[in-house]
Amino acid sequence: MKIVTWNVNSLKVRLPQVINWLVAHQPDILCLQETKLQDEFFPATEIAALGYHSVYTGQKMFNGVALLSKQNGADVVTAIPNLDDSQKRIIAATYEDVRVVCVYVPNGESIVSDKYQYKLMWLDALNRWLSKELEQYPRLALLGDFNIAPEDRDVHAPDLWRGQVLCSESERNAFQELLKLGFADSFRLFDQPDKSYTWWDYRMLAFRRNRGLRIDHIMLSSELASICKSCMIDKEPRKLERPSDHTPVIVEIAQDLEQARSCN
DNA sequence: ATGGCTGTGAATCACAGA
Repeated sequence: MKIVTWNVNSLKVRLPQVINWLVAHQPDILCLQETKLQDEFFPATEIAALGYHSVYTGQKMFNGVALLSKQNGADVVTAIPNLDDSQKRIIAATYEDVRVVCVYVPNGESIVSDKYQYKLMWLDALNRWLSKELEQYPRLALLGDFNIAPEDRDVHAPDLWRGQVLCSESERNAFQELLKLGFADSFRLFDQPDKSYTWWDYRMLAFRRNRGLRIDHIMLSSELASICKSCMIDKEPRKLERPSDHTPVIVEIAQDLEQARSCN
């Protein structure tokens, strides 16, 4: 099973790229963030023409998340239960016995902003919800744009970013608290190239200079981590005309331990 | 060096992103 996360920064603008990517890579599930589309404008017909189901929750201008999948998902949820939040940042569904939770974590703006407090509150609510979800779904994948660079090695210039939003101690602690629930950061289950990032600023030739951050993640419950075959960042879409500022991140998961071992 | 780039919606500019 191939599962992917990609913050597309407007699905309206990026739809041709998403379609090309789907056709070329044939993921089982593609999680999208920042669709920036109200539900009535979601391009479900175009995506269905490729053989993909869509579930989505969006709003005008901001946020918006979606799950595109070869199989129809069950038990779709579009909000963190018991969290009063008008922003569309979460969608979850079950595919066979795998629960997939797609998140667009708040950016936070800066550590002195009200939006930073909202981010920390939101992450705490996510943690509390997922601690219960893990009991119900031992095979759980949590993926999306976390807007957190978990370690200095995930930052092109750690000293410049130290203490700043996306890298601050409280945000990194929140990330660690998710790991403590039993999740693994799938990217770090494998050897990876140095200076691997998933986001580069549009300005200052940041991509060409590889001045990026690794803020898009795929977290796997221990049961899924044990059968994870690979995790990689696909930088190719970032090289296209009018790219998203984020790249896709891809995991491959075996059906069972035996298959996982035979592939390693 | 608090700029710079992109997308949205409105109305030639403000806001958000990270």
